[in-house]
Amino acid sequence: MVQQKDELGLSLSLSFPGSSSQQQYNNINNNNHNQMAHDSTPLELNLMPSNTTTTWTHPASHDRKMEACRVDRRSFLTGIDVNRIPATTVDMEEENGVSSPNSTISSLSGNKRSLVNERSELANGDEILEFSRSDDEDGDNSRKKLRLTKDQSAILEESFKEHNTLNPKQKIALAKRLGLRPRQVEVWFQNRRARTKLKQTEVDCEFLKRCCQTLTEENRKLQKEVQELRALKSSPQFYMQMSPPTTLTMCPSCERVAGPQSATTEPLRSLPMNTNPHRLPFNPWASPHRPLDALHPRS
DNA sequence: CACGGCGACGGTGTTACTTCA
DNA sequence: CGTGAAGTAACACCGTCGCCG
Repeated sequence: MVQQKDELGLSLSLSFPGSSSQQQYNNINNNNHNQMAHDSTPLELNLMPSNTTTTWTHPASHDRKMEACRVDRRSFLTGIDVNRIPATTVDMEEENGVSSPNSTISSLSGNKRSLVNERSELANGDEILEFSRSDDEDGDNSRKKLRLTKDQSAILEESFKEHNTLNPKQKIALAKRLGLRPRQVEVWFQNRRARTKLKQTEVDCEFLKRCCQTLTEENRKLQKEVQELRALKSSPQFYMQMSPPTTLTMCPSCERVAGPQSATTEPLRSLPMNTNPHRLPFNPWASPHRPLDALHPRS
């Protein structure tokens, strides 16, 4: 469901051994409570197509079934302090198993869409209930800054570790436990996901930088080696006296490079060339199993 | 005063469902 | 009655605002 902008369908994946490359924020929405890549398990990038993500059983259908019921109940929602949890309304939501950012209940200062809905729907009740940003907020500042307590943050973190998205019931239960509005819990989770992702991106970036450096260094060494070998080859007396040859060879079976500097291949030197399978110069086109043959069937 | 952290919001995309011609 | 288009609701993510330590 979540089609975010990882968007070309792929994101890079660089996993260290032992890490689960599938366990990332691209599949955070699974209802089986996949745990997000935490800060303690860095350097994971996902290669999974991002559009394959699924959310927990989409509550939308269930929500909508409850919608009619909820609309009627909205006539009760007057005079609610935005920064104080309306216990009765939470109970109502809990009863329905419903919460949404756009509902009147969970988003008193919600977005435009919800505001439009609220205005139109609330007018259907016994009394006209109009919410607007200036109406439902008690005055001075449009954005009251509420600092969560340490306990609240700890509980939220704990919950986030368990599952980084919440279904409506979980959200309401958590909100009730924390004494917050469901919308606040929801926003906290949204922000937490965003920050986790940002942090992960930074870690990934750092890792890629290091990879790049390593590869550059490796490349430099190989270039140097090639230069040396070329120089050696162009020098006739060295070339003729070479025994064994100093060119790199690769065993076609194990694909290990046998080079003169390689400690792992050092014992091979003592073997006569014709009896040492590792001395065979690797020629993929001479292989009896040329993989590309299958692509070019002979007529 | 500047700055970073973070709660909150608006915009937008996607999906599922409903309504209607 | 079946079907496709349009409308609606819910949710997620992203970028940003702005309060506060």
